[in-house]
Amino acid sequence: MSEPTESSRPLRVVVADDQAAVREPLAAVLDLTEDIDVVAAAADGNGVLDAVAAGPVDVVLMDLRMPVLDGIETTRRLSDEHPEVAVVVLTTFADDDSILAALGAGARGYLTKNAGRQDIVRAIRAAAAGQSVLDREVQDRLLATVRARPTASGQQLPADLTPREREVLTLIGQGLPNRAIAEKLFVSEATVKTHINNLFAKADIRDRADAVRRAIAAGLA
Amino acid sequence: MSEPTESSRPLRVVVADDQAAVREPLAAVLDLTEDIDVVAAAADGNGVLDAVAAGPVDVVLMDLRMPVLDGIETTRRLSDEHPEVAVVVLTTFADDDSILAALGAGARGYLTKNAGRQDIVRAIRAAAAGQSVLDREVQDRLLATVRARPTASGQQLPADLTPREREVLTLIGQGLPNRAIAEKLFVSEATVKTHINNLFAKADIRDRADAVRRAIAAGLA
DNA sequence: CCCGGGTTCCACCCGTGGGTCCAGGCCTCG
DNA sequence: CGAGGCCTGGACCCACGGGTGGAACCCGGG
Repeated sequence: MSEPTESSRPLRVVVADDQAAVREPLAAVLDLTEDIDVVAAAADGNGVLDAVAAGPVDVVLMDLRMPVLDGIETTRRLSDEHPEVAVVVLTTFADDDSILAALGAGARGYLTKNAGRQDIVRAIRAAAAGQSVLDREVQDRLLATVRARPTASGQQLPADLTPREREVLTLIGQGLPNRAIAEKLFVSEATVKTHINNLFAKADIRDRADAVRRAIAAGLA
Repeated sequence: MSEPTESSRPLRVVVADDQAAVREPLAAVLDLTEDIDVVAAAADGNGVLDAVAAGPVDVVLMDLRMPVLDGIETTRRLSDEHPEVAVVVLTTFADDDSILAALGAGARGYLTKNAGRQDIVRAIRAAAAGQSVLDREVQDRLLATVRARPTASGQQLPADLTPREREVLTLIGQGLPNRAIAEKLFVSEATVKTHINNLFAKADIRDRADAVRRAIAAGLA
């Protein structure tokens, strides 16, 4: 978060993507930018590590899907051995796993590939300055996983479930088939099915999968 | 995430801070920036809402601690009634509660007050482009709260699941039957069943109910 | 006392789910 | 070019799940 940034020396950037059709034009267009100097282009993680070892690097623009050594693992090693190098992820995938893995590995930015040139340049500058830039959808997903927890305490099940029905729902939530539930409750499978039919109707549950979700959401499992 | 950004019209920015000693110099120095036009300075949330109602605004630079109507609530209203206006929080406090509350309310950036002018300008530009900029410490805290929960319980899925298999598992976790999954993915039901069989074998999942639990535990649903 | 709800169980039907085997198209890698 | 992985699809089988319509028992309360 230092003041003198924009007008000092150009930023030394490494571009990493296994697809040459993406990597080469990207490197070329970035290199045209005033304060950006693309010092290397790598097709996998090892290429990135080599480039960082070879000379001083400010920012690595990293694809996640790469052969041999992928972006996550490369990011992890960089933040271990070269914490002064900022990693910005640029990938087509924006699923929770990838986002959490990348940021957890130490990435200082996460862009999807529908980001424009200006978006990428801005993220590189921010990362070099110690800031972190996320695409809108990425931040939304990150936030969604944060707030997925406190809602779990809600009891959105109807109150008129009988104790036995609750018990059955709990066991369904644990993934047990009807036979196992029957054995556990010392009743016949037919009885379990009756309870299930009743509680499905009461709680507006469509099928077993739905029941599992509701049981977990209600804190029964 | 649109391409033409930097060189178009200047960004219309509202500065909100209850302390005049912070607000005025900040507004002045930002107004000096080429592509930034400070159209209003507000001392509380109502001032911000008035300014947004009065004319088009691209970005609000928002302090959290303000009298009458604080930054969180103002952000919430803006993202409800004026989702086209991006909010960047600028505050001295970087505790978990404030960060989560602000981002949850719809803020597209979170800076602490040791951010320099360039950092603030960069965050404003990013927010206007739909990106999100966080201070390094803010991202670290956000990540820590995410990682406190789901990493402990989740992520016990084998890594060799194909993207398609993950996708199918996610939809199973949402309670969808095979036919609905097939329609959603534009493939036949037979294909869905193949993916399911493969991923069940890989991830040691017994049946659909089990799959729902695992998907939720892994944070896919 | 009998009515009602909860619990237990039966028989039957049939749709979906889960498992197996196979096969073609596509891509990447060696 | 061949090998192998991924995605796609079809065929078949059978078990489990879900729905229906019963029926019996026990218990508490109007």
